[in-house]
Amino acid sequence: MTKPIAQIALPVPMRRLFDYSLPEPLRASALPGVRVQVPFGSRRLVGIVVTLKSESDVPTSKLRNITEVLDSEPVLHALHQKWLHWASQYYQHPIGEIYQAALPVSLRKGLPAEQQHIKMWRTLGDEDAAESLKRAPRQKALYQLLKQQPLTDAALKQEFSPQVFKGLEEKSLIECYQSDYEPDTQWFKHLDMGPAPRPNVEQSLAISGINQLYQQFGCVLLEGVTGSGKTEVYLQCIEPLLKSGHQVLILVPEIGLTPQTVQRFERRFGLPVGLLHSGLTDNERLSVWQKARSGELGIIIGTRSAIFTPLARPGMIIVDEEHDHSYKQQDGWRYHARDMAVVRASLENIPLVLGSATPSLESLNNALTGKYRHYLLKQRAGNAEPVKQQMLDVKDQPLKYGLAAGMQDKIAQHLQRGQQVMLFINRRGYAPALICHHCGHVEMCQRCDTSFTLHRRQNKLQCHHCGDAKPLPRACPSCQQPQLTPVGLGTEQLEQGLTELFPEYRAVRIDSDATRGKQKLHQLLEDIQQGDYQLLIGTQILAKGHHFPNVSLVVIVDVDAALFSADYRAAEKLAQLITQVSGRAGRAHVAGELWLQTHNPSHPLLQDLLNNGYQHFARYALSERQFANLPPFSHQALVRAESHDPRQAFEFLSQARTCFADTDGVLLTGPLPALVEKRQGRFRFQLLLQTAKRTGIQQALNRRLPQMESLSLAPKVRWSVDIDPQDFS
DNA sequence: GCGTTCACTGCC
DNA sequence: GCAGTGAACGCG
Repeated sequence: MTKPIAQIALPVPMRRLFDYSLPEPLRASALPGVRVQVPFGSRRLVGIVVTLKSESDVPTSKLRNITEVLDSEPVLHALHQKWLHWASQYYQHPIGEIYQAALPVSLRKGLPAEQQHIKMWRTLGDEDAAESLKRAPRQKALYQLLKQQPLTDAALKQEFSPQVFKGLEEKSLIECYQSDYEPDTQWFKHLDMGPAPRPNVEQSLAISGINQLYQQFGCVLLEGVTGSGKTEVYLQCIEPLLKSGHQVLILVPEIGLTPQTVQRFERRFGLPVGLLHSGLTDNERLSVWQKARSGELGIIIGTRSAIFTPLARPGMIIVDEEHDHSYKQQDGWRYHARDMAVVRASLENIPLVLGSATPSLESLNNALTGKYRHYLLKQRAGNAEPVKQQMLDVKDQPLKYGLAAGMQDKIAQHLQRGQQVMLFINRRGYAPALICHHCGHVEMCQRCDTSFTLHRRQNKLQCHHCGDAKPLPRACPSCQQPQLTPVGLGTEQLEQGLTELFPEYRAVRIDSDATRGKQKLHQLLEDIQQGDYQLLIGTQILAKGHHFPNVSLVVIVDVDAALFSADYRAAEKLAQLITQVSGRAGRAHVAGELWLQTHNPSHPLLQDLLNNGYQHFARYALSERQFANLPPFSHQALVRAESHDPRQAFEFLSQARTCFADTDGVLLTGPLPALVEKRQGRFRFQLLLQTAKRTGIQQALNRRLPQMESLSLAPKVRWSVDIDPQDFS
C-alpha cells in the first residue's frame, strides 16, 4: 500500500519537518530524496521529501496537498540524507536549511536536476557552401568543422565568438538543435595516465598506508612540511582508485585553488577535473554537480561547499590544508567542511585524507591518540635548506613604518643581492585610525563603534566591520582644525614607506583591496614570479598556496598582537602563518631567512616555535589546551545574540543561561560582550557552553533549545548557535 | 477619516 | 524567512 503522507524539509528556519498529503497520481513518484513543490502559507516553496508515512499528528483539515513532484529520481540518496540529518542534530540547525545548503542554487529554485539535452550545432543543406565564405574566414572555419560532424555548443564557444554563429545562422548554413545527453561514465576503461615519479621512503609509507584503506573508512593525517611532496602522495593514492572507476573529492581552502594545481591533476590522469569555487555561475555549478553525481567526473576539486557534491562511486575524500579556517562557514549554518568530511567518509565507507604542514590541534590530537593514522613527511624535495627563523627585539627601538633600523638594513642587503623580500602585516589600508592632532578626536563608525580605517589610495575612511565608507574629511569634524594624523600601520602605508626607503626597487601590495577582481591576484602573482617586483607587502593572502622561489627574506612586522589576543587560537594561527610562509620562500641554493619583530622575544610560544619547529610547538600547545581544559579536550558551543538595544540581547542570554542552570556537566560562561561589541548598529553578546564529552553539547541543546525558543525575547533578538566555534569576534 | 509603519503570529 | 494581520501613529 502506498503511503499518503510525506514529511517535507522546507527552506525555513524552523527545527522541524512539515507533513503534506500526496494526491493519488503523485504517490508513485514521491520517493524520499525527490524535490517537490508545496504551498506554504501564501507562498510556494521547493522542498525535499524526507520520509513517507501513513498517518500524521497534524489534523487532516490542516494538511495540504503536494502540488508537484519535480524529480524522477532522488536528488539526494539515502546515505546523503542520513548524513544531513546527522548534521542537523550535531549542529542543532534547522533541517530544511541544511537540505537547502546541500543543493546547488539552481536546484533550490526548482530547475531540472537532470541534464536531458545538450545544445549542438550542425550544417544545413547538402552542398558545400565553404566557397561562398571566402571573405569570412572564421565563419568558413566553423562551417567546415561542422560539415565533418555536429559539435556541442559548449566546446565551440571556447573557440568561436557569438558573431560567427550569428553570421552563419542568418545565411541559413548552420542550425542549433537539442541532442539527448549521454554521459560518459566509463572513462576509467580508457585511461591515459602520465608517468609517476618514484616516491621517497616517507612518501611510500604514506601511500601504501592510505591504499590499505581501499573502500573502507579510516582517517589519515598526512603531516608534511611544505615542499615534502604531499600532492604527489595524493596523486599516487588517487591513481588506483581511478583505475577501478572510483571518484575522488578534494577540498582546498578558498584561495588555494591555483590553475597549476588543477593542471597537475589533469595532466597526470588525462582526465577533466570538475572545479567548484566561488567564481562559478549557478549553471556551471549545477553542471559539475550533475557530472559528479552521474559518475562522469573522476576528480572533483572544490572549496568548502564542495563537500556536498554527490558521487556515484565514491573512492576517497582529501582535505588539503586541513587546518585552514576557510573550511568553517561563518554565517547561517556554521558547519566545518573538514568535520563534515569525516562523517561523510565514515557513512560512505571510504578513506579520508587530511593534509597539512601545520595541522590543526584537533586533528593532531586525533592522530596522537591513535584515532587517525598518522604519516609524517619531513624531507623537503631537492634537500632544500630550511628557512632560518629569527626574532628581532624591537623594545626601545625607533620604528620607521613599523620597521626597526636593523630590519631596514637586512631588507637592503637582500635587495642588493637581487632577491625578493616579503613583508606581512595583517591590516589593510593606510592606518587603522585617523586622529585629530589638536583635540584628539577619532572618527568612529557610528554603526560598529570601531575606528574608521584610513584608505589613502582611495581617499576615504572605511569601516572594516560593516564596509561603510565616507570621504576623507579635510578638517576635524569636532574642532575644525586641519591637522588629522594617521595612527598605526597598514599595508598601504608600509608599501608607501618601503617605496620611500628603497626608491630604486619596485614594491607591490597583495591584499583584498589590491586584488579585487577575478584575475587580478593571478596576474600580480605572475608578475612577482617574473621578478617585476622586489618588495612584496601583504596580508594573509600572500601566505596561502603560492610559492615564491626568489624570496629570500620574510618579515612579519608585528607578532605581538597575536600573542596577547583574547582568542585562545591566536597563537596557533600565528604559528601556522609563520610556518606556512617559511615554506613558501626560498629554494635549494638561496638560504632563506624569516624575521619576526616583537617586544617579547622571550615569549615561550615563540621560543618553542623557533627553536623546535611547528611539530614541537603544536604538541606543547596541545598540552596547554589540556591543562586549561580547552578544545579539543573539551567541547564548546557559542550562543550569539545581537539587538539594537543592548539590554535585549544581554537579557535574552541571561535567561538562556538560566535554562541551562540545572543541566549537569555544562560549564557556562557569560553572557559576555563579543570581541567586536557593536557591529552594523547591533550590540552583540555571547554565551559559551562547554562540556567534557562531545555529545554533552547536543544533549544539553536538545533539551534546552525548545525552552530558549519559547523565551519572550527569542523572537525579538537575532540569535544563533555555533557548534565548535572558531572565531569569537 | 485613512494611509503608513511596525510588532506579532502561523506556516503542515 | 516571510506574508498576512491588527494596533499604533501621523496628518489635515
